[in-house]
Amino acid sequence: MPRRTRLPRAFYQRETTLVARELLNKVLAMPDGRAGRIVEVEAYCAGIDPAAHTYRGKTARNATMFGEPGHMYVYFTYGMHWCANAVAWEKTPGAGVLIRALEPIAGLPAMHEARGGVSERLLCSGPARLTQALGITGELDGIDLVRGGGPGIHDDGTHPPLHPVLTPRIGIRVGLEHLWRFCVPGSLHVSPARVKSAQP
DNA sequence: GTTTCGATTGTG
DNA sequence: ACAATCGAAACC
Repeated sequence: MPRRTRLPRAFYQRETTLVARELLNKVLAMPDGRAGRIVEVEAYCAGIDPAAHTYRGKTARNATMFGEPGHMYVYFTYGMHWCANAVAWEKTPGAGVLIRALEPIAGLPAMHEARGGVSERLLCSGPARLTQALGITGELDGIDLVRGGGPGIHDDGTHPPLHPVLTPRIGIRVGLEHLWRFCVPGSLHVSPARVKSAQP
């Protein structure tokens, strides 16, 4: 079993897009053993980024993003889905990294049970799919990913890709000029692209 | 107080 | 292409 090092707080106290890139190929692990390798992320930055939940300032919902780097911001959307972020900012609070897809690596039976009869390719390939597979809900909003004993992000010795795939972020209508979505090249577990509907 | 809409997903 | 589904954000 490879040695796994939980990422230190200082890791998250850096410029958000750098943290995003370096989270690729790290391992998101739950205390019950469910774990996956991070293969797709998006950076949401403070102040300048109209797509970020924090763009208009602190609210009850997004308060975690203004808190300690290295904590987990979990939000509810579309009336049914949870999505998970790692809070990551250096100077300006209110920024973080949305975890968009994992390659499942441990606890697959529990993941399949949580997700129903889906293929392994779709098990954790999407921001709400992976939270469902790992059992992440709003109860975990604000938890410390650095402290041991709970969910955490680990380094198992697999380096981030030297040349990650850069694209605009998914599912937003503003801030498309930024290439702040980062993927592991060639990963089969990146969230599947949706066919863009033709213009009338 | 009321309306709009979303950092999505599954199905048709 | 579209419905599901509900709370936060946006707008009066």
